[in-house]
Amino acid sequence: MSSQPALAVSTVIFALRSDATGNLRLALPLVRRIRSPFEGRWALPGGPLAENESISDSAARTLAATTGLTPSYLEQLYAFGGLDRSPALSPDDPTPERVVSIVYWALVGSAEAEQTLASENVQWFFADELPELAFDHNLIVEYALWRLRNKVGYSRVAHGFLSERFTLAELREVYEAILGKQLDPGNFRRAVEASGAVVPTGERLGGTKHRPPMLYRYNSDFDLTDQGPLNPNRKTTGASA
Amino acid sequence: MSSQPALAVSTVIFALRSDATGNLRLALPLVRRIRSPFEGRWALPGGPLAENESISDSAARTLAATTGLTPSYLEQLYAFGGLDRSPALSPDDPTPERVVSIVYWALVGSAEAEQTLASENVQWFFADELPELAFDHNLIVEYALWRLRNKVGYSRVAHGFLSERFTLAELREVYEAILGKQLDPGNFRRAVEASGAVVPTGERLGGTKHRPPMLYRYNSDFDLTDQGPLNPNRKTTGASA
DNA sequence: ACAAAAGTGTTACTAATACACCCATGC
DNA sequence: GCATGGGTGTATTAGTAACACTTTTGT
Repeated sequence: MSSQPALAVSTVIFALRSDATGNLRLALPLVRRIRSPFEGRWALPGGPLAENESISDSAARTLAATTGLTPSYLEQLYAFGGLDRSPALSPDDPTPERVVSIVYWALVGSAEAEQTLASENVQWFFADELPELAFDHNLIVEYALWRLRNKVGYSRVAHGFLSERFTLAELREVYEAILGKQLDPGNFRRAVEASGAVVPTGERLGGTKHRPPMLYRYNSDFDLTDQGPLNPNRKTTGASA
Repeated sequence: MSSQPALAVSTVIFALRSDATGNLRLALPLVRRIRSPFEGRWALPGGPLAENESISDSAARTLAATTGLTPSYLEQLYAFGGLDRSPALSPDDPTPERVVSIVYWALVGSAEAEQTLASENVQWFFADELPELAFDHNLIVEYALWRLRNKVGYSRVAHGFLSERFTLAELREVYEAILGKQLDPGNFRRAVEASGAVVPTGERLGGTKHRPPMLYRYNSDFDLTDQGPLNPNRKTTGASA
């Protein structure tokens, strides 16, 4: 048996959190490394793949251990396996340990995420204000952000940040936070309604100082994800004729 | 050191090959398994990740070993790591060996692919006429096909099947083979030209029994791929405003 | 001249966008 | 009443698709 690289699973966990000015912004929890290499640096939560769990289970377990939350969305991002991902441990031991990381990305509800406690070794950062991370983790987060933004074809992924019932304005705010730009309320409403991804509950949300908005819920018999090669709910987009 | 799953790299290799009626169709090479489990069944080419190679190098090496060719496109597909991917080896040994497979997909030029020899244990199959494969490889191929078809946003990937200079009719044939439907020649020409992905060489292709078509080449200062989290040539698509 | 594919033009239709305006509630 | 966001209507624009037509070669 030849010596194979170690196998680890890490997760980029996204939530929306309000900043000081009350704006919703993308944020993610990071853990502080307590050993070499990169001791003291912030890094993505993760760990070795256990013997009796699937890769996605491992990602979910890491997520729960870090935040105490259950993901509302979880998808594989990429497997990183370059030879130069880890530096030598010390001048005495110039051979770095080879690690192949299978990275997932996840969404957790904003309501839940607001309540998670920061500890000395776990802390939330806004996605556009990250420090310099350990290993190639800055690159990984950047790629995860790109995937998240791309995957926001109306109403598949965004509801992962919301609770079961939500207004279209809340949904739009999620899109705006993810895409980093304003969306037209009227056009947004029509696009979402036309997609059929969302169904009106009878109820309206009261307590606002304006016309009470309708509450919607996600249409569950809609394919909510293509989380990789799972269910055959995929649709080929096709080119022009 | 806990016992970790073995790490393997497999590759779905696509080429275009003419069938009996002269039509171009998607095809891929498979290798026959010579040991349990699934002895005798066809499977994706691959093997264990070697100590001193990156994952993509391993995929390219497998590809060369199987077909003798160099890929014109190579991209990571997915990491498969479920617990139930491999059946028990025998009733005496009911514990299946756990394997995590990192799968790549690749394109090779059609001209080169036509010349590769079939041997008893390596054979090309048309993508829509696959036998029942070993492990979960049917699922994997299906997913790779879906990715290929999706990735055909005009002129990024299709030229991987062509030689350096090609006519727009040849390029269109590639699209038609990938998508499995006819495309309008006029609209196709306009779309490709507008994308800027292709530039006319001065030359025309002679020897046809009709008006000689212009030869084009791929525009090299165009981002030809987003092969995962590599170069920052990615573009966010964004939603409506 | 004819066939056959290259290459161009035009029209109809559909989706994207901008923005004006009415509606229902709290104060 | 007024302010505020919810919700609807609509005109303009841009992109897609269908298909007719002209051009250039070989035979």
